[in-house]
Amino acid sequence: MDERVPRDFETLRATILERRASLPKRIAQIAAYALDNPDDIAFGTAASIAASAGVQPSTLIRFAQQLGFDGFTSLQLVFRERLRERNSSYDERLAALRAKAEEGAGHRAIFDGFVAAASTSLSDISRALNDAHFEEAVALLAKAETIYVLAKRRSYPVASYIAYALGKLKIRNQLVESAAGLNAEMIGFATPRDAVIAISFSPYAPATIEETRSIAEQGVPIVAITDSSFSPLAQFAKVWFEVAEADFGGFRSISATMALAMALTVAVGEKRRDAGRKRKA
Amino acid sequence: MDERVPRDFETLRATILERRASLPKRIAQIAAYALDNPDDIAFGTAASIAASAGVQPSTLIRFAQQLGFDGFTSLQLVFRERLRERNSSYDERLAALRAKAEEGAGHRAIFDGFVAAASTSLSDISRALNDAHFEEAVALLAKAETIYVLAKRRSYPVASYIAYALGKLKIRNQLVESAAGLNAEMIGFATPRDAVIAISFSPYAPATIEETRSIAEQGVPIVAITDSSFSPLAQFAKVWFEVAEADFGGFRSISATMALAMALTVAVGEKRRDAGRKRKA
DNA sequence: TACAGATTGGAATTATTATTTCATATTGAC
DNA sequence: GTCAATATGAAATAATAATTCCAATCTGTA
Repeated sequence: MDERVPRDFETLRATILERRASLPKRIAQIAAYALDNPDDIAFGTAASIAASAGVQPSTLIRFAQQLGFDGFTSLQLVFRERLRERNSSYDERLAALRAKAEEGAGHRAIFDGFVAAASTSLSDISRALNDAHFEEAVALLAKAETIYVLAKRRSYPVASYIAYALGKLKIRNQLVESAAGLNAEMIGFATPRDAVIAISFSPYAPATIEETRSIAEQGVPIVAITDSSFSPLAQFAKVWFEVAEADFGGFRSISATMALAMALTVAVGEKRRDAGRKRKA
Repeated sequence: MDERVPRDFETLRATILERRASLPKRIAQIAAYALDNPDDIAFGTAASIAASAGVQPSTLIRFAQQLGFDGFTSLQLVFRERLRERNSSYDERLAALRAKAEEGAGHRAIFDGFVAAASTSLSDISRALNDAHFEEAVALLAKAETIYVLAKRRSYPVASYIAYALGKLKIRNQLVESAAGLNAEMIGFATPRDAVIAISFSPYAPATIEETRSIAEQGVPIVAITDSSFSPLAQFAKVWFEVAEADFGGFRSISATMALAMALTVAVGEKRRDAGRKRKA
């Protein structure tokens, strides 16, 4: 490899675009393909890429050599490096913000940090959510007579929002929160025809766990939102969701949990409406 | 490959965590390495990965086989797929989510819609937030003896989270929510040395507006979070923030409001700590 | 401590993949 | 149209990497 070989993707891209006009037909063809499908170049084999681009493997290698690489393998490294960097950028940004906030770079950094934490959490959950689990949870909740909502402390805002939204949708629900210590009695009314949404994150509020256990023993199906497979809620739940929230300044985001909670609520509302229509027809 | 092989990274991760305890030493070693360095698994060769993890290549293959894959190559595909998905830039993914949500493909679309709404709201507020206003609000709240938090209905979850966080930071606060109708009395105790965070969105809950007016008349400084310059809260507030939340299916996101609320809370905590240090020095 | 079963290391083998080579085709100048 | 230079296709070869196999080691049990 000589000295002027593009080492990073952007330089490479610029080089290709610059020379595009002067490249022979097949080489130009693979060049266009490379810029359009960088991921394929990163992961594919010379043969598979050549086939997708409609050229011979040898052409692919000639392309690499024209750019100054000593072969396809070295060209591929640039495309792989690009993926690595892109991938880490989010975490890095959060780390940078944390560092900035710690060195006392004004309060704006704190705000940016929370926005970044929320964004990260949202993109994580959007990737991680399992469609089948979601459907199962919706089905389970849609046929409940009363939906009990169970959460304390940090998760309580989510519960109160669920309760508000369920109310708006005219779905009978009961927020288990009583400051008067009547939770046990309240839970006592639940039957297997009802359902529960329980939310708890580490460190799990003992009251939430205790109440979840007790209501599970009555045969009431439970949908849990929690933060790991080791969560004590998982064992009681018919369906459970693992939500990984990024944290900032010691406070974890609750954006992902909120989005999931709202989606569950509205989906349950829709399912009920559909079921209602069917019964009438 | 048999039928129960984890096809996506999250499932694979869960499977590994689940079996972790029962794995032999070297296999456990490579398992831990895989979860800690997923990028290396995606890009490396069996030999290079094995070397980094401090095991033999054959162990790496045994690890893959234990998980049900027929070899290292098939395991690696899962790690590569993860990178491909992650890689698609944030904006692209968001656009895809919106498109999917709009074409209304089942309940997953509802979830995607809420995630998209939350992301949009976050990026909007991140652009719109005025640093000077933020600093002013922090200063005002930091010197308050008691912070009163005022919000009903849809905004109540935000208020309850603020109250929780303030409590954690050992900042005296009072959530005005009493179901017993004692709000007027509660508010009556506030003095100009206190401060208020009031949150309300259209259609503004009459109780919130009434309480805000009354507390403003007592000379208590108010920080308002609301949704437009025409908001009735704006006229009472010393500082106010306009937060535009995107909505989905008739339910507005509250992610941006949450992020702002958390940032305010933590910034107030920091400012107080700094002030405390200075007084001592 | 002796033994069986499981686990591990390391070399041998097999498979896959990149690269080279060479014959053929294409292009552009005269 | 002919020739030389360039480009392309396809198969052969070389390099690299995955996988298998077997002997050695470890672990738990009687």
